[in-house]
Amino acid sequence: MPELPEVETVRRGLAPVMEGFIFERVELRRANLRFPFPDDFTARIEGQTLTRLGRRAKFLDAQLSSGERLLMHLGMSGRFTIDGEGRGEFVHDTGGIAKHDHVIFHMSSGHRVIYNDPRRFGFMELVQRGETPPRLMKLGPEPLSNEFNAPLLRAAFKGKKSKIKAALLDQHIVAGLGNIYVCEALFRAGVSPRRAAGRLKIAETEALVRHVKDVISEAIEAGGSSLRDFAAADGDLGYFQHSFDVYGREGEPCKICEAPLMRITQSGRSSFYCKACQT
DNA sequence: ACCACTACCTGAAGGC
DNA sequence: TGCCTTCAGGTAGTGG
Repeated sequence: MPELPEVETVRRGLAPVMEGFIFERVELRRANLRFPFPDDFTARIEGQTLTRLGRRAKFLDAQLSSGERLLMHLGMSGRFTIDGEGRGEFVHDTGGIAKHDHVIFHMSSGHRVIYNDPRRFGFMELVQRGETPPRLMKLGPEPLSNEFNAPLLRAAFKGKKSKIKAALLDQHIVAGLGNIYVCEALFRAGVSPRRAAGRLKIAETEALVRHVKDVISEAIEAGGSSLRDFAAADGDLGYFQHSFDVYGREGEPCKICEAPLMRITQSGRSSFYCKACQT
């Protein structure tokens, strides 16, 4: 699931029980997620205070008092839950440990922060003080930043033969979009996912930038409101339901023209769109 | 350099 | 009920 808005929602949900608190114990329940954990993974985290929980694109970025940073990516199926053994606002006492609970952070706030990931496409990585991992260095701008604007996108698309769908999913061009929000933004902008990125008109690129920003900020807002419900209910963060115009709606009528929505496969992923409204 | 494709892994859903 | 196929919100690595 997690695209930028979901990761931001997770960040906001975790911050109150993690920021300013000490990792009293880190429990690893297996040796790897997508990548192996380093041997000293728990030792480098335990005893440290998490001074700031940030986000870059789809990465959670936890600043530790040692100067190191803990980067966390949720992959496709990663999720966090908070289990505080009966105390506090975000608390849910499940007692036991569920299948695919791979990492458990025991925080000095009294909460357990549990990372669960059935498919294990997620990963966690420690970054030494002063270093920037290549993964982050190559990322494009945040979609909500001023740096992400029409001239930049136009420059990035210039001469590109690949499809606009693939280009928007490319984290080097703009970082944080995933399959859902790309489909939604293209629909709002009236641009077909099959267009070559390099052939968008200026006005289309401008519309795209505007709608990417809108779609992402609306989703963050929706996440915020669902956060209150979810967190109060069971501490499960990041999998809020949100209604989409085209994503997952193959065959349903387009909300604009009522033509049945299409699903095609592009670079191995589904694209949902309206053949009539998106040209 | 670019681009398309595959691999990674488990679970849910649908057809028969 | 079970067995089979397809699909899932992501990224990294490959080979053309």
